[in-house]
Formats: sequence, structure tokens, C-alpha cells
Amino acid sequence: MSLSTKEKILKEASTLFSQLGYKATSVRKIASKVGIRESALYNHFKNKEEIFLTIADEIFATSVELDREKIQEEAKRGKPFLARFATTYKLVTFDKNSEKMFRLLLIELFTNEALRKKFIQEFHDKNIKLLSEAFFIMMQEGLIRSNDPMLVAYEFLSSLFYIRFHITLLRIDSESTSHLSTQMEKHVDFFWEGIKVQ
Amino acid sequence: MSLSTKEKILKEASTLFSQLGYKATSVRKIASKVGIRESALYNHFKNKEEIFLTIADEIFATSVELDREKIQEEAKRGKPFLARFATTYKLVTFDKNSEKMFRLLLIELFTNEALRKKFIQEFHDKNIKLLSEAFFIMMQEGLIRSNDPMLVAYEFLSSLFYIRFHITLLRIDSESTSHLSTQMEKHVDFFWEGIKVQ
DNA sequence: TTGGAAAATGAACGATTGTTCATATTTAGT
DNA sequence: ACTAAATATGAACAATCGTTCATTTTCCAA
Repeated sequence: MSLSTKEKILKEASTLFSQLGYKATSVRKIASKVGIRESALYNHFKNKEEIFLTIADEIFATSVELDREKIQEEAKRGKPFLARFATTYKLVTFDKNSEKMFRLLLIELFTNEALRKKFIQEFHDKNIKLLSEAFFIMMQEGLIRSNDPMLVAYEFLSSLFYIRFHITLLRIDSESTSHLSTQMEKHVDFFWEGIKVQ
Repeated sequence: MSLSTKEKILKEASTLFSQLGYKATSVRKIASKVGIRESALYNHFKNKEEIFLTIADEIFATSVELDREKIQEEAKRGKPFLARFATTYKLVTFDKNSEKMFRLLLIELFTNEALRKKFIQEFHDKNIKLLSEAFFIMMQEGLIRSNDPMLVAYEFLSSLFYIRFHITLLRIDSESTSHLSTQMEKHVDFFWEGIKVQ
């Protein structure tokens, strides 16, 4: 099924924003990609900023809320929980739309305070909270050495983020990321060897 | 001693570029901060791009080349080498000018291919190479468990970068980074416990 | 089939952009 | 003190920006 003009605008705008940034993306460029005049855009959006905000809202709206009980159950198994977390992280990293939105976020992160706050919340705080709880359970179960759960969570997450960041940079120039395709799994293995009991 | 007009231009321009990005920084804004008219700028630089390129070149020109022999000697001691690496990394992270340049890099990273290549080279490849060699030596010395040195280097570096990235984001909004001030030292402790023999 | 709403058009606007240029001022070496 | 070079000025330029508006076209429900 074909997209409505409004949807087309959001699609083309998000692509341009993620490639050029907000400032360098002109209303005329967006309209041209959609196949209409710039004045027609204003029948669908109040202004340029509203287009951007609509896209930004969409990014965070699609964030999945995880079932606390299910996590606590899974965390008791130790490494498989981390493997599953990493797999999800990897899936998102290589998903085309997620990649575009991630780039859009990073490109505007340093000039847009609201986006920055939400980014830290969604990409850091939320993950740290989830992982902390999981590591706490693993310690209770005697699966991993005792430590500050928040620190362990920070250490675990940081590598995943770095890999994603690295992959994102390489893919802009269409460079190969094959040497990084299993990096997240390797990270889980390496990490688990470092924290497990014995 | 007071700065020359050319130096003033570079100083004010780098500040603006790191705050607004290249596109949003106008020649008039730079000139205004320096205290001259925009036309006077062109007595010192060919155009806006030349100002930016001069700054970009400076960033990478100041990168320190490390003494290979000294590193190999220090790596034999194991953890103290990592502690020293982290301390240097931390120093740079909290250095005012380095922070400004790091922000400038990140803000333009996604729209400037040349910058992107140099960034990966200087901030990733170089560090990975250095750390790989060190970890290789530590394995030879029987200080740490055997593993792929590149993987261990990647794991070690990723956390440091993430901390720096996190701190950079928080400092834009003048938010407290005190809870992260010792994170790099904690990282070394945690990491060493995970890789050391026994 | 028709009428009204929705969507698209083309021209125009004021503001801002990077850059140029003729001219004026300041600076430094003799 | 004189001169030439270096530097600063103010006005102007063409291009591009986001946005508005009167008008026309398209579309769909009655």
C-alpha cells in the first residue's frame, strides 16, 4: 500500500535529517524528494520544526517497555540473559530504520538539549537500570562475583554502545562491518568469563 | 601575551563550531566575537571552510606519538600500565580545550567524511594498536589470561570512550559529572579483575 | 453530478547566508 | 617622519533560507 503525502514527508525528511542534519536540510529539499512544492508542505505541517519534532517523538515512542517479571526470571540463568540482551541490541543496530534514527539522534545530539535528555534516558538510564537489576539477581544466585551492580551494568553496556557507534560510523561510508558483526557475541563471552564465579 | 587576530578568529570559531556546528556558525557571528567586521576575516582566511580546516588540522596535529619501547617496558607490569593509560585518557577528557575539540569532532562527525576517517584513525585504530601490543605482552608475561589481544583492547577501550562520551554530553548542560569522575579508575579495577590470571 | 474540503501551485516576502570590493585606517620598517 | 604593507571598514552582491498567500487543481461524499 502506498504512503500518504504526510507519511512521505516524514520518511524523506528523516532520511535527509539523518544525512545532513536539521540545519542543512532545507524545506525545499524535503519537498523535492516528496515530489511537491515547498508550499504544499505547509498543508501537512505547521513548519519545519514540527516535522522534526514529529520524527523525534516517533523515535522514542517505539521504545519497548520490558516485562519486569520476565526479566527477573531470565536473569537467574546468567549468561543466556546477557546473550539475549546483546542479540536484541545487535538486531536494532543492524535494522535499517533504527540505524537511520540512531544517526539522526547522534547528528543532533550536541545542539538539541531536549533530544540529549531523552537520548540519555532511553539509551543509557533505562538500560543501566534493567541491567543493574539483572546483575543484582545474578549475584544473589551466586552466578557472578559480588560487585556494584550499576558498575557492572555500565561496563557491560559501554562496549555494546561503542560497537554500535563504530558500526554506524563505518556504514555511513558504506565500509565493511563484517569484522564487527560478531563483536557483540564476543563481548558477551569475554564479559562473562570476567565476572562469573570460579 | 595577547593573541593575534588570526589566533582570536581560530579560538572564537572553534568555540562556536563546537557549540552550534559548522553550518549554524555564521561568518558574522565569528567576526562579532572577535570584534571585527566579517569582511576583515577574509584578510586572514580565504573563506569559512579554511577556518574550519585549520582548526580540524590542529586537533590531529597535537596528537602525541608514543614511544614504543617505553610502552613495551611498562606493559610488562600489567595493571599499572592500564592505570596510566586510563589516567591519561581521563586527563584529556577533563581538559577544557580537548573537551571543546572533542565536541567539535562529534558534532561534525556524521556530515564530514574526512573528519570521520581521521577520527576513527586517531581515536580508535591508534589506541587499539597500542593496547593490543600491551595486552599481548601481558599474556606473554603470564599476567593475564590468553585471548585475542585485539578483542581485549577493544573491550578495554570501549568503556573509556563511553565514559568520555557520557561526560561530554552531561557537561554541555553543565550537569554534574562527579559520579563519573572516578569511573575510569573503577573501570581499570573491574577490567583487571576480569582478565588477570587466577 | 455536484459542491465543498483538501491538497498543490507559483510567486513573493523579508531575513540571513558567504563573499567581494573600493576605500579608509593602522602598523611597522627605514 | 615617510611610505608601503597589513588590516579594518561599510556597502553591496547573489544565493538560499523558512514562510505566507491568493489561486488553481484534485479528490471524495452526498
